[in-house]
Amino acid sequence: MSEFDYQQLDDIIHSRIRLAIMALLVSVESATFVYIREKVNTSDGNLSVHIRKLEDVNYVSSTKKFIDRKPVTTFKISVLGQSAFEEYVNRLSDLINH
Amino acid sequence: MSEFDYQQLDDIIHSRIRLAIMALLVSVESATFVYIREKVNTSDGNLSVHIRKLEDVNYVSSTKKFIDRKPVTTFKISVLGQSAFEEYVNRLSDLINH
DNA sequence: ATAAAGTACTTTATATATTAAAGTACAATT
DNA sequence: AATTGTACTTTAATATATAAAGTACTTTAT
Repeated sequence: MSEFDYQQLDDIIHSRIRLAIMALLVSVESATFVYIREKVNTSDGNLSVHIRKLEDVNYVSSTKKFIDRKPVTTFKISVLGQSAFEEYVNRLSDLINH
Repeated sequence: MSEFDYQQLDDIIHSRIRLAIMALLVSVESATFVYIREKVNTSDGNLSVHIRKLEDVNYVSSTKKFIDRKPVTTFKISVLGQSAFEEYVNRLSDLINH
């Protein structure tokens, strides 16, 4: 197994936007859709599509409720997501520092 | 400018395969097509397409010659490529370690 | 009360990128 | 001379990312 094998990097995480979402989510208890959208500086559509992918593989979970009569979706990284992120960072580090 | 802004990451470099190519090339004086193909564990077609993109933006240069009557293409990271890579790594580090 | 503007998303369409397959131009081997 | 192999490049298929449009409201202004 070569030290420069790009396939070692989890390609669900390795997308600029999803990487930013994951980096944000590992650093907080939970975050709302709007908060994430602002922090990663993207559009509603992009965030919706990409965070869905993270949910599909169970790296992230969501809960929906109403606050002040308005819909609020809150996201949280899962245990699986945390370890996938750690593994990703380790592989990235291997690649860059060879 | 938010600390989780994914657009800070150079998207020419941020592709698993191109990142691996760049990481390899910053660590050597130069490398042949075949050597890179083996180290990053990819197909000829993939390597050809992706390294061309790195050449197109002048992150990498190539020289072609014949060795033992066979074509050999050698690649080398440019000064621009080196600084783009460093900048990429710094932004990545900002994102991950926030 | 109604219309216009705003919020919090989701869905769909379009553009772009990645990967796989096929092709070119040889050299070496059988 | 035909087959196999090497070193790529090009084209085509597939997947991904982004932008645009849509839904279901709520709030504010008229």
